[in-house]
Amino acid sequence: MKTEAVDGTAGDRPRRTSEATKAAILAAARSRFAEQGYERTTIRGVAADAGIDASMVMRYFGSKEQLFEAALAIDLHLPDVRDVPPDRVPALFIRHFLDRWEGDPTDDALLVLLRSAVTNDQAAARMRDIFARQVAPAVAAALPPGPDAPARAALVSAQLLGLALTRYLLRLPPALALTPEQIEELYAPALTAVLTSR
Amino acid sequence: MKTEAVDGTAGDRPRRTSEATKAAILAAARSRFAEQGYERTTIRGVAADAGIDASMVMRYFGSKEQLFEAALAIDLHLPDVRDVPPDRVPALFIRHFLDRWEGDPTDDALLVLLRSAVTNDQAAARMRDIFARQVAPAVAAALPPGPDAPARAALVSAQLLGLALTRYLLRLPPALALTPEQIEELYAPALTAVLTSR
DNA sequence: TCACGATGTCAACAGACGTTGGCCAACAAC
DNA sequence: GTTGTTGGCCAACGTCTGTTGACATCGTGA
Repeated sequence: MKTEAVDGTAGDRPRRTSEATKAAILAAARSRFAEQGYERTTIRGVAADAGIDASMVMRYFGSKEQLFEAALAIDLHLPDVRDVPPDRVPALFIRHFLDRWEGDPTDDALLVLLRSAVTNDQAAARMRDIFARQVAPAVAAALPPGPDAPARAALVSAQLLGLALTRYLLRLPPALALTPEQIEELYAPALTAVLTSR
Repeated sequence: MKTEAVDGTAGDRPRRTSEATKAAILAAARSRFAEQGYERTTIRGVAADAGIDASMVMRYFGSKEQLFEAALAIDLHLPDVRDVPPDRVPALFIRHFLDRWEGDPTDDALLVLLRSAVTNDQAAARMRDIFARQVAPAVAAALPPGPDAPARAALVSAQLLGLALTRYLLRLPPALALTPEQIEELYAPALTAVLTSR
C-alpha cells in the first residue's frame, strides 16, 4: 500500500518523495512572496529555487493563487496573558512580536503576510481572519471586558504592525537602529496607554 | 515663441493642451497606483482612464517608472508645533493625519505612497526621505532635544502608519468602526507616552 | 497657401507570464 | 519482463506587458 520509505530517513536517495518536493516548493514560495510580494513572484522563479520545473508547481499546487494561499498559513502562537500581571503585558507582547519577526531568519511567514496584505485582497482577508481569531482574543484577555475591547485590540495591532512596517518594510533608519530592548522600553508605555486609558 | 494661449483659460477648446493631458494622466495614475499598487497598474489602464492612447503616456512621462516617480510627489504640510502646548500635540498630529487621509477623497497621494512603499524600493526610499525631511523635524519640534529624538519620531510614525495600515489598507473592522474623535481619544495617550516617557 | 509643430492614434515588437499536455525515466508490484 | 505509478522535463499555447515608430489631424504663423 504505502510507497514511502519505512525508515523515514531515506537512506540512499533514489528520488525525491513528492512530500519533500512540495515542502521545497512551499519554502521557496514563502521566501519569494516575502521578498517580492505576490505580483512580482513568478512560478518559474519559485520552481528554479526549488530545483524543478515550473510545471511541477502547477501539478502540486494547482495554480499560483493556490500556492499563495498555502504560503499564508500562519499561527502566531500568541501567549496567554490571563495570568500575567497587567503591567508586564505590553512588554511581553512586544518581546513576543519581535521574536516572531527576528527569531528565525528562515521563517518569512509574517513578512509574506504583511507585504502581500497591502496589495492583495486575499492576503488582507487572511490578515483580518488572523486578527479576529488570534490577536483580538489575546489582547482582550489583557483587558477588563468592555464594549471598546475590539477597538483597543485593533489599536494595539496598529502599534505593533506599524512597528513592523517602519522597521522591516520601510526600514526607517532610526527604527532599524533600535535594539529590541530599547524598543521594549520606549514602546511599552504606549501599549499600556492604549490598554488602560480612561 | 510661445504657442500656448495668452489668457491661460483656453476660451473655446479646439484641442487639449499638453499640460491638461499631463495632469489627466497624472491623476489617473495616482488613482490606479493607489488602488492597485505599482505592479498591477498598467500604462494602458492609466491611458484609458485619461482618455488617450498608451503611447501618449510614454511621450509625456518617458516610462512607467518615471510616471510612478511623478505620482509620488508629496508634501505632508505638517503643522509647526513649536508654539503648541505639549499636551495638545498628540491630538493635533492624529487629527492632521486623519484629515490628510480622509479629508479629500480625490487625493490618493498617501495611499499611493504607503501601498507602494511596501513592495517597491523606489517608493520605500521616497518614504524614508519624507520621514527624514518632514516627519522627523516636525516631531522633534515637540520634544526636548536629545539623542533619542529620532527614535521617538520613528515610533510616532510607526503608530500613525500602523493606524493607516489597519484602517485603510487591511481594513480591520474595529479600526474602521472608530470615528476620528474616538481614535483621537484612545490613541492620543499612546503618542504622549512615546513622546514623554522616561 | 503651405509648412510645421503639437496632439493624438494605430500597429507591431519582443519579452515575460500562467498554464497545459505530452513525453521520459526510474521504481514497485506482479 | 511487463506493467502501472510516480517524479520530472520540455515545448508550446495564448495573453498581457512596456515600449517604439510610423502615420494622421489640426491650429497657427510665415
